[in-house]
Amino acid sequence: MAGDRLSRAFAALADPTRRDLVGRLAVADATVNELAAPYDISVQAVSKHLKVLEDAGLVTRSRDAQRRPCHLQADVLDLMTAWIERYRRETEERYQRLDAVLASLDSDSDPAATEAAHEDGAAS
Amino acid sequence: MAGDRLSRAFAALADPTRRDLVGRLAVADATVNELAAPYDISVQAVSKHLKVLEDAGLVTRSRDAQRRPCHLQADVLDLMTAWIERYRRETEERYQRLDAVLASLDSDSDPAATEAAHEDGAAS
DNA sequence: CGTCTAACCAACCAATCGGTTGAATACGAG
DNA sequence: CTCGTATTCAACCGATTGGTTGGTTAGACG
Repeated sequence: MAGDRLSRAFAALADPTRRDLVGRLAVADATVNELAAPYDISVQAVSKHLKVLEDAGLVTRSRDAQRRPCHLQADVLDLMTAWIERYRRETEERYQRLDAVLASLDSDSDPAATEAAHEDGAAS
Repeated sequence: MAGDRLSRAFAALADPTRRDLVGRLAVADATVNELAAPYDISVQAVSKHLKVLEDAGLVTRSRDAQRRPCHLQADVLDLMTAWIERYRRETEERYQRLDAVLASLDSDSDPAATEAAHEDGAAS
């Protein structure tokens, strides 16, 4: 239980080889040997990478004789963007609030607006 | 030079503590001690986490006397979503292409459409 | 000056990671 | 049954990680 789903997903994509694998699987499903061909690391290493991606829920595997075709699973990607976008949006909103305060301070011909901004800050 | 910008960013967010730090920094800037308070790990450990986030470009630090307030930098988050969304979109498009083929096969009253789909696949 | 606080650097430790090699499993073909 | 192919398992290695503790720098304050 070292990490939750999100931790495993981010950790999985932290490796360039694994990101490349995801990029190629986005185009088409493929077997381990096919995926391993372009890299100059052993097939076992690629198999390990795929296991990491599988444990992260990014990849599923089916059975076709002795082949194990890999298939990209997109929903975890959605989970990741959801997490990231939430906080990106929050910082953005914080910027806009700051801009509003600065604008009201700049043209301090309207002391009521400035005071409202202060109240807003204190309320949080 | 173990990893590029993207690798460092994903690796940084692979840790739950670091994700929590990002979540809190999205709300407001904070100093190391303020950030460390809620966790039951040492301040040094939190400082290390912040250094990881800083190396990943997710956090910048300014100077205020002996304080080092941390500030969330949103552009790397954009870079990550850009990467993720690219491949999520690609898989989605692949699904739609497959659906189109299946639909044309189902009602095979239109052999031209089926053949077009085959040509599309061979063209890649 | 000395002292307190905020933060960092350095050394260390157990655990994990990315890679290797070698052996084992699973399956199709002859 | 035997052979070849595809894949995984197991053990090992060097590097990194997340955490600790102890000492050090930087700056505010008496």
